Amino acid sequence: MPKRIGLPADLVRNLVAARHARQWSQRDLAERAGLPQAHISAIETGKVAPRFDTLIDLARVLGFDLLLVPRALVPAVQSLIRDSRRSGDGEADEGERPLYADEP
Amino acid sequence: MPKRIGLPADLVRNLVAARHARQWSQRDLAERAGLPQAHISAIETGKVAPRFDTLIDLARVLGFDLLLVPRALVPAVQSLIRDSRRSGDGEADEGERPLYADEP
DNA sequence: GGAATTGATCTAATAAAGCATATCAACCCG
DNA sequence: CGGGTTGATATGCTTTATTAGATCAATTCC
Repeated sequence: MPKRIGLPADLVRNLVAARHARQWSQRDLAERAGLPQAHISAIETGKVAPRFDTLIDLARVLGFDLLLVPRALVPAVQSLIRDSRRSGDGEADEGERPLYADEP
Repeated sequence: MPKRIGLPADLVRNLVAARHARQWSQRDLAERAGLPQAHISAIETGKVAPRFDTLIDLARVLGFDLLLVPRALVPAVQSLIRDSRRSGDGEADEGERPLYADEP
């Protein structure tokens, strides 16, 4: 067990998954988010607890947002996300990439 | 315009609103979250960009969670929260207080 | 084999959060 | 008026994120 002082494991997993889905290396992400690659690595391996605004930057370039949701609604929101991942591809909602794409 | 270096304004508004809904003073919240009152004030006035884990602590004692949601789904999630605020009071979901209560 | 990429690690320095504590103006209430 | 509460602010100090830069093992590709 490596020592985790940083973000919750599942949150990190989602971030890493999103990065992989875009086929970005840590250096790619670092450049777009304006952070050093070493810092990305530290965050993804749970060695630091980043500032909230740092995390916002990361999430933003990956097409995410950080939302404050009432605990009672968490399951609902999670399944909403899960569902949209399954079938909701042809959204053309904003100027953002589909995400969740495994194969291009 | 005071200088905001901290959290997004709407997120702060939600935190403050939640605290007010519970009728908690900054000192009440500080005690429960294990933070100094001065720090709560600094966060709520946007003078600091708290660490992620600090924000998690705050959100937790206020009955919230921080979720990473795809940008395309943000409006849906927000309206989901808004709707449940209107009619969804008698949930008795978990061991948590109803929240969003204006008058006791 | 050699070049290039990827992710982790190190050093060293700076900036900023975090903590403890105290103070202060504004307010309400008896 | 005097006392209590609330939120903002100040100081001094410790801890930690953040940065720039380089390096390194493992992997992939030619």
